[in-house]
Parts: sequence; C-alpha cells; structure tokens
Amino acid sequence: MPRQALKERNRMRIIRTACKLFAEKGYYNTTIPDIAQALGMSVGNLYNYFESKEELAKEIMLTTSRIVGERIKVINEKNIPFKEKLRELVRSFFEIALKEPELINYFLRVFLVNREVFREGCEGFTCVGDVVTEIMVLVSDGVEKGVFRNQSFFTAFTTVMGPLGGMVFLNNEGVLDKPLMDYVDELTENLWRALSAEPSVNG
Amino acid sequence: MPRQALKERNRMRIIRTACKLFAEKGYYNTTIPDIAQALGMSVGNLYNYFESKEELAKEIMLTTSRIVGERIKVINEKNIPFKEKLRELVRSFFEIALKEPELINYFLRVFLVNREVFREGCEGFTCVGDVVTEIMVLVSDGVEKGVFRNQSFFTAFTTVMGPLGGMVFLNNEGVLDKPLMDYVDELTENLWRALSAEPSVNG
Amino acid sequence: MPRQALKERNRMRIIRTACKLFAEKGYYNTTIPDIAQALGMSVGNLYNYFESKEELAKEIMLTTSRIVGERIKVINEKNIPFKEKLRELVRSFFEIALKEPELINYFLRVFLVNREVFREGCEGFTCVGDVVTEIMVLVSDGVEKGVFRNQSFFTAFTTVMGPLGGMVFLNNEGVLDKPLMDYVDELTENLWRALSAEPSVNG
Amino acid sequence: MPRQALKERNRMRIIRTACKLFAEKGYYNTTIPDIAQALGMSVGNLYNYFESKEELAKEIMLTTSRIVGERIKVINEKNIPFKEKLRELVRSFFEIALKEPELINYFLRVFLVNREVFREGCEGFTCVGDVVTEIMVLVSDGVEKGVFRNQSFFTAFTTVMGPLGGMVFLNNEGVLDKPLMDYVDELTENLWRALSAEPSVNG
DNA sequence: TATGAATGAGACTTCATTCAT
DNA sequence: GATGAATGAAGTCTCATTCAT
Repeated sequence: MPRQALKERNRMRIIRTACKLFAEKGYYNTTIPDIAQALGMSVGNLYNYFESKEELAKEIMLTTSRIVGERIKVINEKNIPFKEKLRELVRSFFEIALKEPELINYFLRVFLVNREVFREGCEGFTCVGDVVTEIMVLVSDGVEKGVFRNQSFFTAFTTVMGPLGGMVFLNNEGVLDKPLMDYVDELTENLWRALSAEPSVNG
Repeated sequence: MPRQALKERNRMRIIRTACKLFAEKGYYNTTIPDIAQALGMSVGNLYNYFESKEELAKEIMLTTSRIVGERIKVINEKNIPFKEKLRELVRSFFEIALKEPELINYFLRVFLVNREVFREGCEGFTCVGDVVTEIMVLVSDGVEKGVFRNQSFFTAFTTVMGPLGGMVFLNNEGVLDKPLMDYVDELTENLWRALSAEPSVNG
Repeated sequence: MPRQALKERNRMRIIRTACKLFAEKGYYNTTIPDIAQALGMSVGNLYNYFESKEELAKEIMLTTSRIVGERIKVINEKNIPFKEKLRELVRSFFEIALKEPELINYFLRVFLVNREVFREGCEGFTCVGDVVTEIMVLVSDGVEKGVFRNQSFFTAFTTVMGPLGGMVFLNNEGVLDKPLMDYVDELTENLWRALSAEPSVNG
Repeated sequence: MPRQALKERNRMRIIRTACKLFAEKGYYNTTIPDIAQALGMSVGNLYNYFESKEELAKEIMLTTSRIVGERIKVINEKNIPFKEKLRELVRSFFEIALKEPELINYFLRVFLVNREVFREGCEGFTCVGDVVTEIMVLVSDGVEKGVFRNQSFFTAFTTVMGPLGGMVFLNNEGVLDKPLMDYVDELTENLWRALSAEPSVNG
C-alpha cells in the first residue's frame, strides 16, 4: 500500500476511535493519552496526524456529519411518500443511535455542548453542513410539493431534529420503558402532523 | 438579619452566579476561582457552602428546575385553550431564554451534556423533576380532555422540549435570521399539530 | 462553679478529646474543625483555650506524660523485687495501651514522629520528662541496689521502652497472635535478663 | 543506554531522593514540588514514574527494606558466635543510621507513623518483609542451636528492634552524650542477655 | 465567652503539547 | 514515521487561623 494511503487509513482509524471515546466520556474527560492508548499508538505520533485536540475534534465532526448526511441522502432520494420519508428518517436515526451510537452521541455530547472548541473553523455549522443540508432538502422538497406547510427553515429543522435528539438522549439515559425502535411510529406521527400541510380544524 | 438567613442569602447568590458562569462557559471551562472571583469571595469560603464543584452543579440544576417548573405551572393553571397553553409555553420558554438565559442554557449546556457530573444524586432526572412534572401535567391534561392524542409520555415530551431547546440553541449560536420571539407562532403551530387529537387526513 | 474552674475543666476536656483524635488519625490528619466537632464546640472557641494547634499538641504531651509518669511512680514506690517492678511496668504499660490507648499512641504516633511540632518548647524531652524521670528512677534504684548492672542511662532506657513500644505497636497493627497481655511474662523475662546484674556465663 | 534502563535509573534516583526528604521532614511536610526540585525534575514528570505520593512512599519502603534486609542477611550468613552476630547487627544498624540515615529514619519517621499511608498494599508488613524475615532467621537460628531461649517471635523481635530504633531516635534528637557507636557494646550486652538461653539465677 | 463565616496560601494531581532519539 | 519522557500551567480542594457579631 502506498505511503499516502497508509497515512489516510491511520487517520480514519484515529477519527473513529477518538469519536467513540469523546462520545462516551465527553471532550474534557477524554485525554490524548486515552486516545493514543486505545489506538495502541504513541502520543507523539498522534500529533503527526492532527495538530491539536481541537483540530481532531473538528475533523471528527466533519467526518461524522458526512456519514450521517449520506444516510439521510439515501432517504431523500427514495421515491416514497413524505410521511414514509419521515418514518425512514426516524428509523434510520434511531438505528444509527443503536448500532453506531458514537455518531449521534458525538453530535449531542461533544459538538452541541463544547461550543468553544468548535468556534473557529465551524462557523455557521460548517462542520455539520452535510446533515443540515439533507434535512433542508427533505423539508423544502416537501414544501415544494405542497406536502409540508411553508415555514421558516429553522422551526422546521428543530421540529424534526429536536425530538430525534431528545429520544436518543432519553434512551442513552436508560429512562425509556420500551426499546427505542418501538417509538418510531409514534414519533413519526408527531413529526408528520407537525410539518404536514393538511388542514387542521382549529389551526 | 439572623446568621442563618444571611447564609441562605449567600447560598442563593452563589447558585445564581455560578449558574451564569457555567451556562456561559460550560462546566469544565468554569473554574472554582472564576466563580469565587465573580462573587468577590474567597475560594475557600465557597467550600463552606458546597462541598464540591459537582455538588454545586447539582444544586444549581435543582434550583433552576424549580424556577422554570414554576413558570410552567402558572401556564398549566390558566384557564385557556390548550393551543394557547402551548403558545404560552413557547413564549415563556423563549422569554426566559432571552431574559435569564442562564436558566435554559444551564440545562442545555451543563445538565444535558456533562452526564458524568450528574450521575450520582440525579438518577432518573430527579434534579429536573419540577420541569418534567409540569410538562407531564400539560400533556396528560390535554389527553384527558381529549384535546391531545394519547401517546407515550416520552415522545410527547421530546416533541415539545426538543424543538424548544433547539430554537434556543440556534438563537444562542446567532444563526437565526429573525429575533427568537418571531418564531413563537410558527413553532406553536408545529407543536399543536404534533400533539393535537384533531384528525389528520392521511394520518 | 467558679469561672476559673470551669475554664480548667474545659481545657482538660479539650486535651483529652484532641489526644484521642491525634492518636487515632495522626497529627496532620486531624483538623481543628475535627476536634471542635468532636467537642461540640466552635472552632473559634478552641482558640480561646489554645493559641495554636502546635501549642495544643504540646500541652497534650505534657498532660499525657504526667499521667503515665504517675502510673510508673506508683510502681517505683512499691516494695517489691525489681523483677516484679519490671513485670508491673510491662503490665501497666500494656494495660494503658488497652484501656486508654490514646495515652501511649499519642506518644508513639504524634510525639515521636512529628518532631517539627515539638521542636520549640520541648527541647531535650521536657514534654515527656515525667515518664523519663520515672524510668530513670527505676533503673538507677536498681543499679544502686546492685540488682541491675551499671550502664549508660540511654541504653537502659531504650532497652526497656523500645520493646514496650514495639509490642504495643504490633498489637495496634493487629499482627500479634495472642492478646497483648499474654506477652507480659515473656517480655518481662527479656527485660530482666537484659538489665540484671546477675552473671552471664558467656557475657 | 537503552530507554528502559534510563527509566529504571531515574526511578531509583527518585526513590533515593524522596526517601531522604521524607526521612528528614516527614511525609506530610514533604511536598511533591519539594521532591521534584531536589531532583531537578518537573512535578508532572514525577507522575510518569509514580502514580501518587502514597504509591511512591510504598515503593520507597519496599526498596529500603530490601537494602537493609540484605545487610542483615550478610550477618546471618557469617560463621560467628551468636553474641557476635548481635554485635554485628547493632553495629551495622548504627552504621546505617550514621552513613545512610534516611534508610532507618524512613522506617522510623514515615513507615511506623503514617499508618494510613501504608494501609493498602502493605498489609501485614509486606513492605518491610525483607527486614522482618532476616531478624526472624537470626532469632530462630539461635533458638534452633540452643543459644537463644525459645520464645514468641514477637517479643524477640521487639526486644531486638525496639532498643535499636530507640537509640537511633535518641541520637537523631541529639540527646546522647557519646557518639552512637560508643553504645554498641553496652546495647549488645543487653540484647544478648535478653535473648540468651544461659541460666539466670533468679529467672 | 462563644460562634462560624471568611481568608488565602498551598497541597496533590492532570494533561496538552514538545522534542530528542 | 514513531516513541514516550519531560514540561509547567492550571485545576480542585484543604485547613489553620482570624474576627465581626
């Protein structure tokens, strides 16, 4: 394998491992030696790949956002009714939270919270652009097709992502009384009704 | 003023000041000397009031939750339609976020994120019980009156609180293109539709 | 009760309580608040009786030495053979160690070890003079009567007190396989032979 | 020199230096920065070698006990009368106390006194096993050969070590009126008589 | 005399980062 | 590229002592 490819392979290994640790223990409770040890690599060598802990955190967010964004993109490209798109989104989000929890938890526990870390270089959500973009596509497609009410992107975005994040959080905390997946339909119904253009009698 | 009352007054001053700092800079970026300095008090004396940084953080969450819970309680006790209750909730939440941002931000930036800090002593959301209770009352009242669909408390809870938290977060980040208060109606409409028992044609 | 007497009574209570705490936990692991709490007294008031932690420690040693010294004096004044005096000394020392362990342990764990605390004001063993004096009397009486060999006071002193302290230490550590009192005769025999003027064949 | 060996060399340097400081000033009066400064090393680096002050203290005791144990072992292996073995023991102990006082003083001023530090990991005198073992060998050899009276190991142990420690202590305190070495014969005589199997007229 | 809140110096420990090998 | 010993600033917490009440 060429030099360059080996380095890239290592880079990805570091990102994945560090992502897991950060997501589990939080940014400030994960030390560089922790990460190095989990990788079976020396501390010094880590710095050959990332110039600082902060930069590593940003790279992880970029990569993670790209991965999650692609999953949503697949849904967007499906030729199914919008209510089913929402259901797929919920299901897919929950599935990631269960199978690759670090992807969602990194977002919830590292990105959303340690704003100071992402201040420079992630202005205006650059670092999570891929996810934001796909949600934007989902919503504006629906509006364009007359399926969703026309509304500010921000309310639509939080209306969708807020509950998703919330359910995953509660699941992580172990307070849900059923498996996460059992909430898919109920939550989908809420999201659908929230966004749908269908008339509401008292609305 | 008696000794006891003075001490209690001081305790509250510490809680309020520390809450602001934690909410602004995050738990790990706020040091005990920072708090002491903001209070014009010695570091050692802080420890006469709270036995550790963690314990202080928990007390803040308890107090904060009690304050916010009472605001919601006022709404719950109003004799107005449920859609208006939701609107009041959104308005009230946004108002707090604007006037006393530390109350909401402490929750978003400290409690939700630094789980390790609240592990012992806040099991099962004891520390935020007051807020959770009032939301629960709001929802189950609505269900009882046939105004809201019957659904799992958890989905209802995240459906309401997720978007609220999300909007405040975006406002903090400065990405919204209008003042936060301008989103009240739009968001209320989403929440109302999401919970409402009114028929949805395709639902 | 007159003012003066009340104060003296309190002084003794402080000395006894502090002695116990110091003996149990060591000088540096016992805080002034610890002592105040054990006394049900305020920290500030403690300083009305002793001007510093060090001074308190010295007063304790003086008092303790006086108490132990008196016990030995009683033995010295008995009209019994010297071997029996040694046996009484061992028995008495062990008895104190069992019934009022703080008296011996204060000496072993506080006085002998934290020399810096007793540097000023306890020069040349002033603080434990009473015990030293009585041991000196015991030995020189024996020498005078021709029962003990004439030897340097220091070797005689350590020959007697070293093993006594050692046995109490081992007992505290819980490593002895019999009750402390069961070692009285064996140890007495050693001490007697060590000091005795009787001829030793190979000596 | 290989990395590994350098690290080990450093480890020993730390142990020796810290031993001296602890022995001179006591455990609680010796700070980590004190030790680091004496070593010309940074505080942080000390923690690359020992994970806490307590652990360092235990390692020192182990090493020190090993060194002293070996000195006694040499005596045990000599082919000389037991009285001479005792004399050699006394002489050797005093010699160490004079030339490498930290070895004995660490034992007297740190180990014997700060029991809380050695509670975990040094149960049952594990940390000073080497010295205890050699004394045990000396005594039981003598008993076996019929030179010493048969007696409980504990009384024999304290009968020997108590006076040795006592003399060194008095020497440290500067109260002896002759050089420490001048007491060798007198003390040997005491120890010999204390342990010897030879008949004692009144015994 | 009695109280206990307040002080502030200082203790132990952690950790991102560097750099000689 | 890889190693890990070394740095040193900074964090949390402790505690003898004081002093206004």
